[in-house]
Amino acid sequence: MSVRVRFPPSPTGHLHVGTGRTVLYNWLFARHHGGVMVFRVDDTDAERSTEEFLDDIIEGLRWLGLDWDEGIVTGGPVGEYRQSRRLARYREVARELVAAGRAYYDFATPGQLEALRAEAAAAGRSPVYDGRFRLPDHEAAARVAAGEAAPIRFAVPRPGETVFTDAIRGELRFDHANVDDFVLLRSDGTPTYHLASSVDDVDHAITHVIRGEDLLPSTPKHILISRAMGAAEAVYAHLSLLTGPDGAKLSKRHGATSLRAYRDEGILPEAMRNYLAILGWSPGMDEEIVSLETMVGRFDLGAVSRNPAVFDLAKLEWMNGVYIRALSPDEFVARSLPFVEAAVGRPLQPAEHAAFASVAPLVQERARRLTEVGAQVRFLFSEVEIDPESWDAVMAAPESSAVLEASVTALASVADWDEGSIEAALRAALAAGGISARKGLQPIRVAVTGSRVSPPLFESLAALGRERTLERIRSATGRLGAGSGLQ
RNA sequence: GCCCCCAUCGUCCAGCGGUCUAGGACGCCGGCCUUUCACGCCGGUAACACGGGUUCGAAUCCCGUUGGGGGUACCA
Repeated sequence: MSVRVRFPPSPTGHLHVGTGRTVLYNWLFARHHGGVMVFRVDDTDAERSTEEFLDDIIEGLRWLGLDWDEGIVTGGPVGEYRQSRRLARYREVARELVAAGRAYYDFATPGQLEALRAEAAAAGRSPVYDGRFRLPDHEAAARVAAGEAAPIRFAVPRPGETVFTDAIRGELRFDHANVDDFVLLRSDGTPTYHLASSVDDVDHAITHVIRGEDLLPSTPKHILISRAMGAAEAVYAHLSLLTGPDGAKLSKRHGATSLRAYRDEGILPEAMRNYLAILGWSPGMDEEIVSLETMVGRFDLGAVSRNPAVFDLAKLEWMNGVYIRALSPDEFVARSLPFVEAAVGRPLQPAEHAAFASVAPLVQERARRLTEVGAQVRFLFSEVEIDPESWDAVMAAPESSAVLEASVTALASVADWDEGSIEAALRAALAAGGISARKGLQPIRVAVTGSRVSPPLFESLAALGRERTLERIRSATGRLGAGSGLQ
C-alpha cells in the first residue's frame, strides 16, 4: 500500500515554524516513498478559524516550496477537505459507534464530572472519567428520543491498554486507567478534534501520522476510534517540540514564531527549509547544507531525533548567509530588491537599479539576511544620515579634516570616475600625507555612507557618482570645521 | 496531583557493547587576510546528568534518582 500522509493545520493563526517543520517532515517522507500528501483543514473551531489564516498557511507552504497532492485548492476523491463541511459524516460515525456499543450518550452533569476529578486528585489517582454515570442503553435512548441533548462519549474498554509502535520512539503503551471516556460529539452536535481528526485519517486512508509530540497522549484515543471504525490503523510518529532558549515550547515570547515573520525579515525559504530539516533530523553526513533532493533521498523517520530542539536563530542566520552567497548575482539582485526599496521607502529608478546591481555582489558577500542589504546600500539612493556613533569614533582623529580636504582635491581631478581611478587617486593622496589606508579611508567612508560599516569604499564611490561624493565630503568637512561635530 | 516523552559540548546533530584519549556544525575565543564590516582560511574552548546493575568490556542495554518538556476540557 502506498504511503499517504497528511497536513491538517488549524487556521487559527499564522503558519508557525514548528508547524512548518512538521509539514516538511511529512512532505519529505511522502516524497521519499513516492507517496501522497493530503492537505486538509481542521477548522472545527469556528470561533477562531479564519480564511486569512488559511491563506497565510497556504502561502507559507508555497514559500517553503512544499506542494501537496490532494486537499485544499487541489481537490481530490474525498471532495471536501475542510472539517467544517464534513460535520454530517462525523455525526454519522458517532451514531454508528453508539449503535455498535462502542460509544454512548452521556448524561453526567458537569458538577458530577468536576467532583470526580477533585476526588481523584485528592486520592492521587488519574482524574479520568471512567463512564461510571453511563446509563443503560434503553434509558439513554429514551432520553435522547425525548429530545434531551447529550454528548456522545467513547466507551474505553476497561481494563485494557493501547499499545503501538511509534516510528520515532518505539513501543509505547497506555493503560486505559489513564484514558477517559472522551467526548466524540458535543451535545450541540459538533465533533471534537479527536473524532474529526480520526475520521478524516480513516476516510483519507492515511498510512502515517507524523505530528508533534504534544499529541502523543491523545494517540490512544485516535487509535481506539480507528479500530472501532474497523480501519487498519496508521503508523504514528511523534516529533519532539521546538523550544525557545529557555527550553519551553516555542512561542511568541521567544520572538518571531511565524514563518511569515522570517520571510519579512530577510530569511530565504531554502535556508529556512534546510535549517528546519536539520533541526531534529540528521541526513547522516557531516555536511549540513543539504539540497532538497538529498533530503528527499535520505529522509528516514528512524533517524529523527527524540530530543526537543532549541530553535537557534544564530545558526539559521549563518545558514541563510550561506544560501545568500550561493545565489547568482542576478538572483541576488532580484530577491533583495524588495528589501532595498523598503529601506529606501520608494521604488528604485532604472538608473538606480544599475547602481545597485554594481555594488550588489559586494553586499551579497557579507549579508546574513536580506534586510541587511537595504541598510548597506541605502546611502546610494537617499540623503546620507550620519550615524552619530560612527562620526564620533572616526572624525575625532586629528587627521580627519586634512584627509577629507585632500580627498576632495584628489577626487575632483580623477579623469575617469571608476573604481580603479578612484582608488589610485585616494591612495596617492593618503601616501602624500603619510597616512595609512586603514586610518585614512574611514573619515571618507563616514562622510559618504554615513557609517563606519559599509560596502568597500572605492566601489561605493564609483556607484554614488562624483558629484554626490564630493558634495558629501565637503559637507562633512564643513561640519568638522564648524567644530560642533554633529548637530 | 495524575499520565506520557526526553536526557552526549552553550545550541543542533553523529555515536546504535570494544575502533571514544567521544566526531561534525553553529556560537564563542585567538590568528591570518584586509580600506571598515563581513566573507574566507587556520587553530582553540567545550559534553556522555547522577546512582545502581548486566557484561570480560558501557556514552551505548536494564532499573532508579534528579532535571527538563508535554498532556491532563463538551480547545485543537
